[in-house]
Amino acid sequence: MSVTFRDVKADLLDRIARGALRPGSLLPNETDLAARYGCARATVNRAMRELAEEGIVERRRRAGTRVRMAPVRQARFAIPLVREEIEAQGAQYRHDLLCRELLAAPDWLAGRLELAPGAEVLHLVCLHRADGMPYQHEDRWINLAAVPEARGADFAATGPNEWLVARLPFSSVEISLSAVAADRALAGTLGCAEGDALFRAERRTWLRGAAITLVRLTWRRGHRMTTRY
Amino acid sequence: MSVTFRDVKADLLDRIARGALRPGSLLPNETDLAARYGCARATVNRAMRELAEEGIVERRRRAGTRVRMAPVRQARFAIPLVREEIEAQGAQYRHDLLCRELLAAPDWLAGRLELAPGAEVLHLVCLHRADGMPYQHEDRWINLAAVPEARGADFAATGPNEWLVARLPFSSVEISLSAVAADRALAGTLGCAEGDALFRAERRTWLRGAAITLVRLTWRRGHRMTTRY
DNA sequence: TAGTGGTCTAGACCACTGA
DNA sequence: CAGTGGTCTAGACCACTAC
Repeated sequence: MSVTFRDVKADLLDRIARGALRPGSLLPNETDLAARYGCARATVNRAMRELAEEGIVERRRRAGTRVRMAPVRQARFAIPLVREEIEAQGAQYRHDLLCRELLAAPDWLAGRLELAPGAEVLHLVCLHRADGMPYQHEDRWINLAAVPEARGADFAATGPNEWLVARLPFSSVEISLSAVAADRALAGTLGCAEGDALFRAERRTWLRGAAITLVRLTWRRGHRMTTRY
Repeated sequence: MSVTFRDVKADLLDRIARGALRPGSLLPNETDLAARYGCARATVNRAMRELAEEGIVERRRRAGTRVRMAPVRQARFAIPLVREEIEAQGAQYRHDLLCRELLAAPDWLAGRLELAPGAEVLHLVCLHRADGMPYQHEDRWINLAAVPEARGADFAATGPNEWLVARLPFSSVEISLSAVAADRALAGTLGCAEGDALFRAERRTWLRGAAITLVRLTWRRGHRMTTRY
């Protein structure tokens, strides 16, 4: 059996974890490591490239590869469809369409999505339920110039998120996580007290430079977004 | 100039964005694509592998490569050191050590970190400031059995986070994001009202199976964690 | 300017798994 | 059981940049 890039990566990680390779120290170059491990340079390259992507080491041409002083802790969080998130918990999924209105984009929205003044948008509010209990509040604005088919879509049958995701590719996304205090409307819908701290994700999506949608997802009290690595 | 994996990746992404490759559709196999692009199969492989890592396509042996029905199931967030986060905003960093106590792990903590009953831990509370204003509250517990040197460390000079990160390699981390209501202590420290919604990250860290530390980072009101892709 | 990583190539073998 | 992706190899050229 030949030496795989996983072997190399695991060994390097182990050396780092055991302290044999300390933060800031220089690793041998790819050619030397390949010789030491008895594999091709490409194999070492892939191992080290992945370690660099994960923020464990830092690579620079000519300067070589070093163990990072402060490993860049970057976490990957899964952003599942609400339906899947709920069903994964073994609960029954259901959603209600609370609001559907066609209007000219308010100024704040036009600003956030770089829309022409007065652009027509579709505003949808949706409540996603787990076993009948409020789970997530979805407040969405769709740029109708970019997605004209949304005008006639039946969002009572399929939630706006799933509808968009199944229909449109994407090109660029921005996600912003924060904590918000429940206002009266949110509190009423999600069944919590006004002022309660709620977890929110705001997502803006573009397709080839044109804004498609802005959505604010607010989870019920106590929601956590977790990841391990 | 030869065809690079970036060229291939960009072209595939473009086809997906333009709708030529719709969600769920099957892409040609690597050999065919290599022929079409006039490059080696390894080049196509790298392009498609990266698209798969990014959640754009889904690859299965024998079944081939498909455009994902629900793209982008994951987002990467950077978890920088507070100091860097603050300095990146052009503000002056400073921190105060508010509490330092040595004690036996309370039950809830022993449970969370899988510690032996009565294990000795170091409890630290630290306030990180940006231009003098409260920015982030750090509430940390360190397992002294795993990190005995922490007993004598000067956390007034270097914050606990930076101290640990510079000294210890990593092996396993769990991060959990949530929204919490400010209790009296947090409100006082961060200079907000009691009950205000605050963004929190809780992180547990292990080194080769042994729990090192549990930390709760709570940001000042209005903090957002943002990522783009 | 020399040494490092970045990438491509052409060929090969293999593991997996869906038709 | 045949076709797909997964990976390794050996060699090559090149871009970048620290020295």
